[in-house]
Amino acid sequence: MTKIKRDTSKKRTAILDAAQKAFMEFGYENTSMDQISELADSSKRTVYNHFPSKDELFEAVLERFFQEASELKNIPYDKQQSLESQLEKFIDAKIIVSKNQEWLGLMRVAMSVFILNPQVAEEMMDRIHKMDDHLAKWFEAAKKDKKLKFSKSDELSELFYAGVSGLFFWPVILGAKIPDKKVKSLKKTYIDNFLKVYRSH
Amino acid sequence: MTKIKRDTSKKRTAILDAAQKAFMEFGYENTSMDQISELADSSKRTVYNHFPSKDELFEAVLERFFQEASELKNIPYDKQQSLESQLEKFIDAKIIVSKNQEWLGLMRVAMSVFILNPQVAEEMMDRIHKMDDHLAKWFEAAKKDKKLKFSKSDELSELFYAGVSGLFFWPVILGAKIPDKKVKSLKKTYIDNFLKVYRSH
DNA sequence: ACAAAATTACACTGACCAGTTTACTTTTAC
DNA sequence: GTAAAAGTAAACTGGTCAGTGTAATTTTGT
Repeated sequence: MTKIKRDTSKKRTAILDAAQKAFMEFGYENTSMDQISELADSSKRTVYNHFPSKDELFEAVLERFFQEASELKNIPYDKQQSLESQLEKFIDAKIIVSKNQEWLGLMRVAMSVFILNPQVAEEMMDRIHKMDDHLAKWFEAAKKDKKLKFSKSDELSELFYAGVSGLFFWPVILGAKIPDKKVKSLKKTYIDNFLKVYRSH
Repeated sequence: MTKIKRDTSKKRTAILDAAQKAFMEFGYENTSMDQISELADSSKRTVYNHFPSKDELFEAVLERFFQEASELKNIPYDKQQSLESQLEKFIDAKIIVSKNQEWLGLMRVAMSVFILNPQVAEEMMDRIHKMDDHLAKWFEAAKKDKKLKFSKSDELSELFYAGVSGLFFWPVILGAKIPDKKVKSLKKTYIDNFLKVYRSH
């Protein structure tokens, strides 16, 4: 009665890759399951054997994507390094999406879908909050190290990320191209201002 | 040979209203011209007589919407009032969308479409930059009044609005419900921090 | 080697939808 | 009052697409 299972991860991955590429290029609504199966060198039936619906395939693509992306964001507090350079790393992690054309495309589709689907968006907000956690922990460590002074670390990370998103993430999602030079100077100003308020003296 | 023209604005408005309502509720892709014509108490043919395509109807809806919305955002510098209360007005103007369920719905659709259509998004960015102009002018006036110190007013308004968007606009677009109490305290913190850096002493 | 598991090809269902056609009725400016 | 302008009803075209059914073929673990 025990089911013999075989390794189907190759096709599965091929389908996920194809779906990611298609969604990225055409958006959710304008990508068809036929396109995806063709791109994956598979039959449509196989696609449906792996994923019960277009919806769930899309979610699986996002799942994988956010998994990969979130691995970049755990930056431990380091006494040896300046606060500036460490905060810059958090910003870089947040905006790395804009450096990779593929990620950017997928992030766009993800955002456009989230905006229209509040319930799906909620999962998204959870992810964002988990990212905030990393930063909040970093703030706590810096506080213990007597380098920062503040009351609530979660509010602080919300505040910090809000500015970063508004400056670097959303404009790029909406198609703006920010020159590296400007990114650099904005980052510096932003971090300096932040530390002017919260650094302990 | 002169064409006799009759007033068709009533039907036209009814169609725009219906389209706005439908797009708001279902998004662009999931709204059909049949739905719109039914909601407008008109025939589909009449819809097409007024607007040559679904695309152009959508743009007409947005045009009207942004026209209305942009009238709220010109706040003149006033020596008599505190910097705090005036900056708060800029924030309120930016987030007023979230107070009106209709506007919010339409803004969501607009954003989801903009994200996937870079060329349409560009028009949008122009509008945003015009809003930035009002704030930049306000900053210049405050500088002349020796209440603020900074070098570039356009960079400063970008910085200011980035945080506001990241804190209040995008989360709401993505479905977050921020309690009034939290909005209030975040606004205060945000403005205080800003003034800690840029107020002249 | 072989049987179960996985995959394929492809036709098919049922639905939706942008935009058009046509023949008709209603409205309104003069 | 009338003729042109505006609007209507409903069927139609041509297309797309999510998801299914099926019978056949290929793969693979043992």
